[in-house]
Parts: sequence; structure tokens; C-alpha cells
Amino acid sequence: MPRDPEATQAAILAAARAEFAAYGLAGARVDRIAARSGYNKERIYARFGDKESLYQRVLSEMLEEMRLATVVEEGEDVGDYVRKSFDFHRSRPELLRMLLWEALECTGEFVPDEQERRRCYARSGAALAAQLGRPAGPEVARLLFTLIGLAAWPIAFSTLGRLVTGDDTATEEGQMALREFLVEFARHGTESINEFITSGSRQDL
Amino acid sequence: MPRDPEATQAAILAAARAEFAAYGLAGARVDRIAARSGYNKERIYARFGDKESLYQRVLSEMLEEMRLATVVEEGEDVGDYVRKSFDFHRSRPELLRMLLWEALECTGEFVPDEQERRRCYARSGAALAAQLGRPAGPEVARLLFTLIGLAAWPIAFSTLGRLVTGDDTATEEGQMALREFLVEFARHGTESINEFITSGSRQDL
DNA sequence: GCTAACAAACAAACTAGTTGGTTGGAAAGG
DNA sequence: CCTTTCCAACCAACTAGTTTGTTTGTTAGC
Repeated sequence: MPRDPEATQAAILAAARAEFAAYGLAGARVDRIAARSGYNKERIYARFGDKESLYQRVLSEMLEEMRLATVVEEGEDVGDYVRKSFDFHRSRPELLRMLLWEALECTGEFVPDEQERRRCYARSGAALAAQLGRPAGPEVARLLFTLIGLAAWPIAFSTLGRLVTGDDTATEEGQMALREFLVEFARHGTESINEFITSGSRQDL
Repeated sequence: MPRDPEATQAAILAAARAEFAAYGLAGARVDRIAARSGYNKERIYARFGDKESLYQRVLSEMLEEMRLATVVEEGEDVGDYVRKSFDFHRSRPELLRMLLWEALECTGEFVPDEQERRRCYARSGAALAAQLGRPAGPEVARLLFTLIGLAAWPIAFSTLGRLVTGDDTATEEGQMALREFLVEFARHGTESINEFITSGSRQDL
């Protein structure tokens, strides 16, 4: 086996992704990452410091990847956005798993990559606002947050979905039907933004 | 201190709830559960066998509690259902955390309490179907699954919500506004069930 | 005083992180 | 062109510390 530090690093990172996505920070085993990568544990510590640092690195990379793939494009319809996000999460469920691990394990005040993430969502919010012909603001942000959840929820909690739908979501047809339902649900629900603003406007200004 | 095995057991279970909700199975520490409960570790092993058994017990109890509190009642409007669930999750976020831990840590085929859970969701599905004047079936089940997610998502991923909404959801007013938005979103979105059935009906029969 | 409930110490197993030593291969020197 | 030197990449084995689960002794109710 030829020596190639970059390939080594890539192999370790790939192994760490699989391990952390599967077991989280507390459950992950450095020995297993080493075994999976085909390299020695010492290489991991030499390159990435400690387990936590490696986790942060992997987490950052994976969440950014997910974020970039689920941005609201200029002129994108909310239904199309939900379909796109749904398909992406289905194709890369390990990225969503990392979001769950983060939600659970990152309890303190500190949020990694906070600035970049806020900016990314602000951009999506602006695109969504433009699409709806509304000013960007808390109402549109709430909608964005809801749309993100609409597409992510059924993938993240697929087991729950099977229990609720009587295994309908376990089939490919069930998944497609669910997806198109969510697309329509998002389109209809989005109308509620205007309703709600009107009815609640006295509180705002 | 008077002898009271039941109180001891209750104290241990309460401590275990807090610990497991906070750290999950892998991250939880039996010593911490003992310390929190005010009793000795040996009592835990004497009563509950091992860490895993205690976890399963706590998980079952908490998920059942959550399920029972978020059942669709006969004649309940979908908006009211979402509001009720949202409020419940906000008041007991540790129950939702257990659902996340389960989604992540329970990867195998086996699902604890599968029968009871399916029955519970089937009952909610029936109530929801009756409310909509539709037959129970995969369409209504998909809607139920979506409504559950709509109410749970923003609480489970509150940190993400802060990033997306620019900290709007960190305030009490922001939470209330989000809640009422979700209520309206659910009501409007529910209409899509009829739309989608009609347009996709040729695939069904 | 007998027994169930408790505390504390203990052993075995496991895990993150380290150390000392080995190897491939490039560069320097002849 | 060959060989010696040297260094970074690499690894097996080890260490220090933690964690689960047990055992041994103590206390308090009946």
C-alpha cells in the first residue's frame, strides 16, 4: 500500500462519517473508525487531535453539505422545494441523522458554524420571500422552517412513519405518494401565511 | 428515612428519565442516575437488571406517555390537534427527545411495543378520518404522520429554528406566532388531501 | 433477631489517547 | 547509478482512566 497522507485523511474522514452518523459522538468508537478506514488509530489522533475534534469536523462538513443541497433557489416553488429536499434526504439519510445527533448532543449555548448557517438560511428566506412577493421577515422565516421540517421529518422518523401508516411508507410507492402529498400540503399550507398575517397584524405594528 | 420500595423505584425511574433524555443510552451514566435519584447504584441493578433494560423500560413509558397525550380525539379539528400537540411537546420536551434517541439508536428491525403503538396511531387515524368525512386509509395516515411532525419538528429542532428565524422562535411571542402559524398551515394543508386523492386516483383503483 | 433495603468498596471490561519502534521512499552524497 | 541518510507516515502494544456490574458489609423496619 503506497503512502498518501491525503488519501489516508480522506479514508479516515469517510470512516468517521459512517461511524458518527450511525452511533453519534458518545456511541462512536475510535477503534472502529480506525478499523473501517484501514488505518491505525494513531493516525486519527495525529491528524485530528481527539475524538471530539474529529466529530466537529465531520459534523460541520456534513451539515454544510446538507444545507447547500437544500437551499431555496430564486424562483423556486415551495412544492418543488419540498420535493427536492425530500429526495435529497432520502438519498443521503446519514446527513439528516447528523442533524438529529446535533439536536440531541449539542445542548449548550454554542452552535458550531453559527454565522455561516444563519447566512445560508437568510438567503433561502430571501428567495422564498421573493417567490411569494412578500418582504422577508419572521413570517417567511417560520414558513421556511416549516418547509424544511415537512421534507425532513418523514425521513428522519421513518420508523415512526411505518407505525403510523401501517407500513405504507416502507414501500417505494408509499414514499412517492407521501412525497407528493407533502408537496401539495406545502403548497396549500403556504397560503396560510397571508391569512395569519392579516388576522394577527394588530400585534405586529 | 422510612422504607418505601415503590418510592425508591419511582425516584430511580425519574432520575433515569432525566439522564437518558439528556444523554441517550450510550451517553448515560449509571452512577449519575444513582446520584440523581439519591439512591445507590446497587439498587438500580437489583431492581432493573442492567442499563439496557432500564433504558427500554424508561423509553417505553415515556413514549407511551407522549403518544397518549397526542392522540387525535373524536371530533377534534386538525388545527386544534396541532396546537394541543405543540403545547404538550413544549411542556415536556424530554419526551420528544426520547423519540429522537429512539429514531437514532433503534436501527434494527425490532421496534419496542410495536403492537400498542400501531393500535394507538390507528385509533388517531380513525378519529381523523371521521373528522374529515373520509374513509380511514393510507391518505389519512399520511396526513396524521404529517400533523405529528408539524407539531413536533419545531420543538425537537429548536436550535435549528433559532438559526432559521433569526432567534424569533427563542421568544415567547415568537413561539406563539409559530404555533398559530402551524395551526393555520395544518388547516390549509389538510385540504390538499382531497386534491391529491382526486388527481392521483387513477393509480389507486 | 431476622430480613429486606441500603452503602461502599471492588473487580473486570472497555475506551480514549500515547509511546516507542518500523518502514517506505525521497533526497543527498559519492 | 548506486548507496547512505533522514524524515514523515505508519503501526502494535501499552497506559491511564472510566464504566458497568458484583460483592461484601451495614442499617433499619417488623
